[in-house]
Amino acid sequence: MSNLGNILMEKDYEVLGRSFYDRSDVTIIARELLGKILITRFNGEITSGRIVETEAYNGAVDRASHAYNNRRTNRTEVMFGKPGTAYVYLCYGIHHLFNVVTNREEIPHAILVRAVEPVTGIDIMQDRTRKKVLDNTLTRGPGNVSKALGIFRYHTGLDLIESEIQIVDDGLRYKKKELAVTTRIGVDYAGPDALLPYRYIVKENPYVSGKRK
DNA sequence: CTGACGATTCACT
DNA sequence: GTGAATCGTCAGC
Repeated sequence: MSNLGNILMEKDYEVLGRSFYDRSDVTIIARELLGKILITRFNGEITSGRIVETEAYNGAVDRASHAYNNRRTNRTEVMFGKPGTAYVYLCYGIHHLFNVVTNREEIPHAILVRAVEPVTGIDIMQDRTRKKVLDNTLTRGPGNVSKALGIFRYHTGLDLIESEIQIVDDGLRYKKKELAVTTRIGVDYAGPDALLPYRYIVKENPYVSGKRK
């Protein structure tokens, strides 16, 4: 069930390559990210977590996306860049939310990582989040994910294949019945697009945020 | 330049 | 369940 305490050895996984991200259906990639491991290595501090909740943002045609209608600004520009790039932005003036850019250049698809299950460096994550009690909120919710893994707005634009932030495959595969799809959280402003089934979760995982249906 | 607001979280009632 | 925190971003003037 849980891999808490396991040490992640480099021989045990493969870094996801460009072709993983360079695909046209953002919802398929969002679903396939479940079970992959998000790793950060900042200043020799290694932390990682298994992705258990994601949301797809379908670019120009998705009212919930920052790039709706191909809106290009300083902030959204990275979404028009290479697949496999980090898009990190500040939300509510407090939270740094981490996204993965997908599809080819000029197509601004992105996937929000909303929750991970801690794998490596739990003590470091606890320090970063200043949580006195170690519980499921450590990496539950997109704000907490970034805080625990040490990801900030200035990391936007990093290449997830080469940089201090990587996503890897250690071979774990969830069964179909372990997964669920729901509407996205916090996108009521998107009108009809708020009803799209673009949120992917590992059903029974305690780190998944919000509703489970 | 200004004002409104957000892909959230947490403490409180 | 309600509301505050807190600031970069963006549209509009």
